[in-house]
Amino acid sequence: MDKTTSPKSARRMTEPRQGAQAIRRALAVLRILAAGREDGVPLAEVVRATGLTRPTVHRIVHVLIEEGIVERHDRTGRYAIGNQVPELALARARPSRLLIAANPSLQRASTEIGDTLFLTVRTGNDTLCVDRRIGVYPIQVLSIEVGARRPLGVSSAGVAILAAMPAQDARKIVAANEKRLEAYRTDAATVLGQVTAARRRGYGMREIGLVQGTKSISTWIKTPDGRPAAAMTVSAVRTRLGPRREQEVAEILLREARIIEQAIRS
Amino acid sequence: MDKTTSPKSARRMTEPRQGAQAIRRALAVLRILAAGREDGVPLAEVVRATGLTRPTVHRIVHVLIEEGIVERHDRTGRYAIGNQVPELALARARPSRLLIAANPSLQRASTEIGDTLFLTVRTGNDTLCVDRRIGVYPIQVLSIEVGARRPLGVSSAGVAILAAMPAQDARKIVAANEKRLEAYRTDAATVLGQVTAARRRGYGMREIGLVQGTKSISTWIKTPDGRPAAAMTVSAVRTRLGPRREQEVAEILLREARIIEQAIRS
DNA sequence: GCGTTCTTGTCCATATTATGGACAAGACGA
DNA sequence: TCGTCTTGTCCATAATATGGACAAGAACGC
Repeated sequence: MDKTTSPKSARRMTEPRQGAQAIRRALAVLRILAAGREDGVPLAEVVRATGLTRPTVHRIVHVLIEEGIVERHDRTGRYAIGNQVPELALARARPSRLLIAANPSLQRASTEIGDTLFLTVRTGNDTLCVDRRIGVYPIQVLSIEVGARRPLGVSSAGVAILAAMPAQDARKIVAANEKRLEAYRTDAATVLGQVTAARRRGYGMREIGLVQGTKSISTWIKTPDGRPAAAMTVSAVRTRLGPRREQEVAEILLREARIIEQAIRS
Repeated sequence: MDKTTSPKSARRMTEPRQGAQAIRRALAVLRILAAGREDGVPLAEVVRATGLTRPTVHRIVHVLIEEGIVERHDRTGRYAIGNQVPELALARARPSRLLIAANPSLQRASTEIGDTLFLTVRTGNDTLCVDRRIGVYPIQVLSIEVGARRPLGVSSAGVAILAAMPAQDARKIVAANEKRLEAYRTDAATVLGQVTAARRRGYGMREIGLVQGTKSISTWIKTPDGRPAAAMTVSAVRTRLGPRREQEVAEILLREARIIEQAIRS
């Protein structure tokens, strides 16, 4: 069913490992459901996004419901992450090192810039917003919340993260997300174009944000071994981010990104 | 392998549903790992607790590692919940209704009693500590942290929750936990004895707490439909909870439990 | 050193398990 | 009324996950 991984190209040490198709599929379903937040996702959408057949998704989802991992909203029939997931998450009580390291930078940049700041990490083929600071300027882009999850490539943060990794890896991820890009009215070619542009520019950018009339600028944050760990993003109404100010904001973000990179050295 | 559920006794609407053995097993493994918190659990312990064979557990655990759901600590070789679990949990940003409803009661009772207070929920066959308030008295029992997970029955909170459900359900859960009770130096018969005593007394109690020299008192909190939702516990050094004070503390806990029950009506 | 007893990790023939095509039944709109 | 969505179910079949047996490493005693 999935012949993308050729056995010859052993890019990293970790090799396939078989005997757990069902578990992998269940997790793929869970990640799609996570993107739906509290509202959840209709079954058909999960089928589309995962590429699995409907009976399979149906069976997986309902087993997960019995186990308390997934909930079904009676009103809408949509499926969402269940409350047993946060319960399992409590096993890791402490906030991540990144969150701690990024905190002062977010604070500083937010005060300096005045617009909303986001910290976004990569998780699998998705971006996940893990922190947010609201700026002081009276008009703020608040549509993206902590926990927001999107396919890598559709947000400026996603573009930044893709730009920070080897081109081949980025291409693979975008290809894997192809089915899900439609929902965001974009496609693999467009995304890869934006990634190339971001790489050249030194930061990610979206003139037309996911929210109408907004513009976003994102810098990437790399781990000591050179892989992208996160992105720091400023979103504002487009008129507030003209060419001149874009440059200023980008410089602040780049400065803070380097500071965070220093702070997360193990 | 598991013939405990007879097809004839349709106790609730929800019936078995098959075709996902592997997923259920993976979740059983995850729940055991969650009990190990940050330190994790050795593979052999997971094998014991789940009753699965070692090759099966090994395969499941390593697939979950590849998926980022589980981590292996190189130093100790122990397995623990991975960081992708909190990431999935972010999909449910809002704190639970119970946590909100219980907050003022915990605050009030903590001030009044002076010892550490715990809010514990049932999750599957486990208890899970979801909130804690440290009292003002200089000696405090702090060994139990938010996120602590134990088989239902080994803590006074677990006994209280079991006491609040139909005797038959309680027996089933204790039987299911039998293998895991050994690690806490107790057994099914002892636990069921404590449950009966708690039911008679009106609250759960442990003269000899899990921590040496401590004593705990727990009241149960029921949902509107009469099922136990949580337990509220006071833990203190034993000398601080003599018969007289036990009575006083229990009365405060019972009072606050009723208040929380009012607050969580949907 | 060498045996004993833990642990974790791997192999692969096998039967159990998950799979998905086909069908059914609702919900909504025309 | 029909057409087109959706979700849910059945079951013969192929593919998958299973676990017994084996291997290798770590920790301890002597």
